[in-house]
Amino acid sequence: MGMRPMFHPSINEVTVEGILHALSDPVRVAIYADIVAQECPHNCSNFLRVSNKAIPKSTLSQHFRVLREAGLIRSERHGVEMQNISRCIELEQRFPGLIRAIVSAHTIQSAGEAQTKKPAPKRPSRRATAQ
Amino acid sequence: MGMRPMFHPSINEVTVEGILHALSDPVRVAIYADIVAQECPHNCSNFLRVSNKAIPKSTLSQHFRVLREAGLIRSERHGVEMQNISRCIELEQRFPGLIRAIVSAHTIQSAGEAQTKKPAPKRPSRRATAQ
DNA sequence: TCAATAGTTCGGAACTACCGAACTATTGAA
DNA sequence: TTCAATAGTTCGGTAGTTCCGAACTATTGA
Repeated sequence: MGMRPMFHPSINEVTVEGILHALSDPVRVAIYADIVAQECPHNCSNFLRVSNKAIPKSTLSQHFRVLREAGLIRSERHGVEMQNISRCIELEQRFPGLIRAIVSAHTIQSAGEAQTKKPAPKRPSRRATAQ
Repeated sequence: MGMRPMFHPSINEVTVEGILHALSDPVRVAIYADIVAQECPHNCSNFLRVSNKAIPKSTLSQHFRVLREAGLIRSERHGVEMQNISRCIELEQRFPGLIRAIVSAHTIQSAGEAQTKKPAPKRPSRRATAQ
C-alpha cells in the first residue's frame, strides 16, 4: 500500500462548510493561524517544536490533511519534509473577508485565554499579546 | 423525563471553535442565515415550510440546540412554539466581522450553487474513496 | 377534558476522530 | 550501493459524535 497522491481541491470546489469544519478544531486553527502568520517554514515537526504540545504525529498528519482538503493550505514535499503554505489569496477572492475574520477572532480568543490562565497580574495590561 | 431548561452561554463563554462547528453543517448555516435575515418568525416548523427540505424534527431540534449552545441564537418559548433570534449584536462585539463574513460567504456559495444547479459538492468520505 | 400542534428526549445504528504500530519516501553518510 | 535517520502517511481498533424514529412533555383552544 503506497502513499496516495495528495488531493488539493480547486478553488471553486471549496465550501464554507469545509472551511468552518476544518477550523472548528483548536489544534487545526492554531496550525492554520501559524501558517497564515508565516513565522517559519510550516510542517508537522515544526508545529510540534513551536507549540510545545504533545500531539501524536499520526493525528497531526490527519489535521494537515483536513486543512489541505478543505482548500485552506497547499502542501508540497521538499526533500524529506513538507512545506505547507496558505491559499489565502485565492480564498479571499472566493469568500472575501472570511479568513481574515476567523484568524482575527482566533487571535482575540487566544489573547483572552492567555490573560485568564496566568496568575492575576497586579496591573492588567490593556495591550494583551497573543500567546 | 421532563424537559431540561435551555442553556444559553454568556457572551464571553462563546468560542470561535463552537461557532465554526455550529455553522459547519449545511442545514445549520441555512437556518442561521434565515434567522439573521429575519424574513419570518424562526422556529422548526417554519424552517421546514420555507426550505422545503424533509428533515426529521428531532434532528432539527438538535440543530437549534447546537446553534443555541454555541451562542449564535437565543431561544424563547412563545405559547406553543419557539422564537429564535440571532445574538449577532453581542457576537459582533466579541468577534468583529466574523458573523457577517460567514453569512456573506454562505450567500456567495448558495448563489453559485443555484446557478450551476448541482446538488451539493459534498466532500467525499476518505474511507469510502481511498484504499 | 381532550385533540391538535410544537418541540424535546431516548436509544441504537451509522458515522467520524484519535492514536499506536507499521509502513513509505527521501536524504546523506559510510 | 547499502543503511540509518528523519519526516510524514496509512491501517485498524476503539472512543466519541451525530442522525433519526418512537415515545415523550408542554401549551393552546375547542
